[in-house]
Amino acid sequence: MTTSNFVCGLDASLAVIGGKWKPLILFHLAYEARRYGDLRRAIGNVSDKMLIQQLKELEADGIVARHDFKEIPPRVEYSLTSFGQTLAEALKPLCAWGTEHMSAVEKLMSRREPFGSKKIA
Amino acid sequence: MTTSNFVCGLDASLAVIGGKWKPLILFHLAYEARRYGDLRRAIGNVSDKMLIQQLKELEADGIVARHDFKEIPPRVEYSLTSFGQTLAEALKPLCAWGTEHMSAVEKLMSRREPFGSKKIA
DNA sequence: GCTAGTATGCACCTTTTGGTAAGTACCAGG
DNA sequence: CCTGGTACTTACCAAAAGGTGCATACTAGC
Repeated sequence: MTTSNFVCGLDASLAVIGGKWKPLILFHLAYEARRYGDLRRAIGNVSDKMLIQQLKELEADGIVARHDFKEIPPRVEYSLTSFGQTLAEALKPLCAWGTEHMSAVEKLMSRREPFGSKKIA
Repeated sequence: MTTSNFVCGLDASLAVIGGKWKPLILFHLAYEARRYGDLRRAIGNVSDKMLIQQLKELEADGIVARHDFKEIPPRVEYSLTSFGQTLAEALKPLCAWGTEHMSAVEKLMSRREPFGSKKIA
């Protein structure tokens, strides 16, 4: 039903950065502009479809800017917009929190789904 | 299998608050402890299954504490743990960002799915 | 003996999301 | 001419997340 009404700002923020690869994209673009292939290699195990999709959403949301050099072979650079930079700033404490408690969170996540433990026995 | 290894703290944080209702739960528990039914009414359009599920995950993650009064009829209170409070602190700037840009984000989200709000015709 | 209200569990189903594999247009090098 | 590298698209699929509704144990009220 997508009641596009957020009760707290958290919902709005998470709607923007909620994709699987978006935090990583933000993370890598925070330093500098990057070419598409460069970004993909930096992230590592992401497929083209996913990366493009997430980049397009972030672009549509005004977080990242796409600069197409119109060259052959294709050359496209992605960077944070100023709006995206305000988001990156707001994300810093959360990123710090995650870094600080990363090992604890990793343990929790691995316990959440060890292996098929909900099978009919 | 998703290697539970986070490259940046953002991933870890989002793994914890990534549920659909978790931001809301955090939001409501940030002020004070609340009984289950109280919380459900505060959130509004959440189902029992979802709320319980999210609460259990947050509890397993050490973010919220569950206090069962062992009474009949049942009475259970949920509150933030001190760990949960550190998370809430880290979330503040992001929440502020979301609040600040809420109307913009709402527009973006509604454009993402042109169906808007489904009404029973 | 009903129903209501408490907090929660369980089975089933739908929607959303993420992932895989292929194909596009273009040019350089072998 | 075939391969590789660029950036990107598309069709199809699997898995996860979310949602609905009924069931539980217990008491109070009608």
